[in-house]
Amino acid sequence: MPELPEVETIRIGLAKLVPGLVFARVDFDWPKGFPNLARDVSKHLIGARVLSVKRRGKALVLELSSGYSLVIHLKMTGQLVFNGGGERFGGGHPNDSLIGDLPDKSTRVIFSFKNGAKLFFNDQRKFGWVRLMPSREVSNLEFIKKLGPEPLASGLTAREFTERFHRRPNTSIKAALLDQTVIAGVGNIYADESLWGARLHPAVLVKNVSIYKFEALFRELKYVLKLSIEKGGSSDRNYVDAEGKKGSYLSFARVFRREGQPCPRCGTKIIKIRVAGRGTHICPHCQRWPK
DNA sequence: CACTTGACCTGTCCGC
DNA sequence: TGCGGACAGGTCAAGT
Repeated sequence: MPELPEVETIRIGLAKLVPGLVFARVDFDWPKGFPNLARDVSKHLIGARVLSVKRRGKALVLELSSGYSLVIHLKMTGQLVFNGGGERFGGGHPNDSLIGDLPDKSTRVIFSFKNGAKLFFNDQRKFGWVRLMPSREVSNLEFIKKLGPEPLASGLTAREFTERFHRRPNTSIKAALLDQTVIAGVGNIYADESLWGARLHPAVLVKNVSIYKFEALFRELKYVLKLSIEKGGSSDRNYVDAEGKKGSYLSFARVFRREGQPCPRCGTKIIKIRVAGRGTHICPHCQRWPK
């Protein structure tokens, strides 16, 4: 689901809405996704104030005044939707929102604040999770420690970007792009979009990708991620932002979910293949197998 | 070790 | 209309 631009869009929305709010209660019905929530809620969550909302890769971190943090991963179908109190979602335009009244049958956790506002964690497929843990231990989480650099970090150079990929020389460039320990935050949509931008076939092995292609890939990846954040992310079916609104990146997508349509560069019909176990969209003319 | 595949879940869509 | 199978934005554990 949500990849870097979608999680970042949610983070920006929540950062405007929740800092300063105090937790009053938490309701959840699916212990498997929230292993330690029940045990620690009364001591470290109730009565705590939200200090900040941060993102690392595809994970969100809400830092609390209790010294604890909520770490949240939305996986494929997770949503975090805020309701300031009483009003319907969608800003008066029902078609802007995929969400009707909450809670609904995909609601897994309801965070209620002292002022009456609520934050709903919805997740149709139940892959997502929420953890409550001491803030200073967040950076020691195994998956956080292993995460690659943020692709949009100002200090990241094309050279460092390229070197990260060479940790996986014998895998396909697409599998490496999707590997969160190589570069953080890239998922299926922006992998396909950036590979098209760089005219790279997704199944080419990392060791056979030239330094010039890596430079192009780095540039194109940053371009699609920034553009998507500007557009509020991509909404296929489930994704909505903190206010329940869809993002519009997919109407700008060049190949993703566009099989059968003409390549915007050369007009060749876009095809869908399978690479790294994932549905993969390419222009067979622009993204030819290298000789 | 490096890499790929299946499993985790629910819902939807497509072909018969 | 019903039913089976494939597939969906992610990530692990298990398999080769």
